[in-house]
Amino acid sequence: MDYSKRLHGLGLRVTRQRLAVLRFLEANPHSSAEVVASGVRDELPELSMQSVYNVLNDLTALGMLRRFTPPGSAALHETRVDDNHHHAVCMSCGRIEDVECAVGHAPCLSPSESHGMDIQVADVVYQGVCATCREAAQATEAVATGAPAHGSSA
Amino acid sequence: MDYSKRLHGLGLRVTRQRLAVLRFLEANPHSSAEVVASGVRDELPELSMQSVYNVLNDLTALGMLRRFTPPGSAALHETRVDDNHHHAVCMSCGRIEDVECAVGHAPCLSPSESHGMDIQVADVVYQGVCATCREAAQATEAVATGAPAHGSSA
DNA sequence: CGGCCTATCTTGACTTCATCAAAATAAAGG
DNA sequence: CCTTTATTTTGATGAAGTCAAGATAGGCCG
Repeated sequence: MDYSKRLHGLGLRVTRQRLAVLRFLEANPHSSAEVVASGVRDELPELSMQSVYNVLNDLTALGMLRRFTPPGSAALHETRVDDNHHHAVCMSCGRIEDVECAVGHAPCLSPSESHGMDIQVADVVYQGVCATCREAAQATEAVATGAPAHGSSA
Repeated sequence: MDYSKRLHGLGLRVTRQRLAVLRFLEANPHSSAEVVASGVRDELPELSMQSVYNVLNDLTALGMLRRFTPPGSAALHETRVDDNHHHAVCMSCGRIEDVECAVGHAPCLSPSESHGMDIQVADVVYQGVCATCREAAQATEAVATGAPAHGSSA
């Protein structure tokens, strides 16, 4: 939990920017770079976006942070790196929940046929509808789908 | 396999652009929008990027295509939509392989604790090192890592 | 078969997310 | 306290993808 020591141990300098990003992500998991920036600026108003990206990239590469990218959104970050957990994204509201993996320890880490690849990480993103959105949808049940929506309007 | 009929059956017009994109993706799975565009332009030189995006979005939404986004790259597309398979990405060269899921049919579809979410899709991205890159790395074993690489240069 | 209707495509401007480079700043060892 | 150089800041740049409006062409109808 002592981020200063962990940074030091990795040979990194202990800067206010890094500490602030780490503390923010500890309190606000699943944050995008933008969210991290605006959150950290409460305490460090002069923080630049570039620094946020630098910190997120460096700490992710060194294993102090974990990053994942839900479909159709910016990359998100969290401090939980050592347990192997996955994520569920609500297709309707975008809410994200942590999901412990169903199958023991290294669950999806053993694909049946991996074409000779040496698998090291399994990132699982579940997509579904959260309870809140499901209830909201039922309330609006009356408004049935007229025609399926396409990309091109007009 | 008859894309014309399937498009028609979905209430969509059968256009050369859609057919060409579908055929290209059938022959070249895991293609980005850019790759699709440049590939299809061999036969349809005037194809616009916007059309590629339109086709990919529409057909993905209607379930004729599947899309996934490996970390740090553009979205990729494929025509295999009905079997539930996953993907392995080589962290070194970016190569992508299909991976049948290890656990029976709906493998990762049963997270132990889903916070009330109604899970519908599980997207699994394995990250590892492919055989080719592993061998190449061993050959270059001599060049050991001096200091861990950071994001900011100097 | 020819014509109309409108879904689809093209063009072009515009977001968002993220990276690159160079100068300014500030950790940390001596 | 001073020096060294890792980090941060500033500003420009790039890639991926969306939005909007006019041009084109599927496809149903008579």
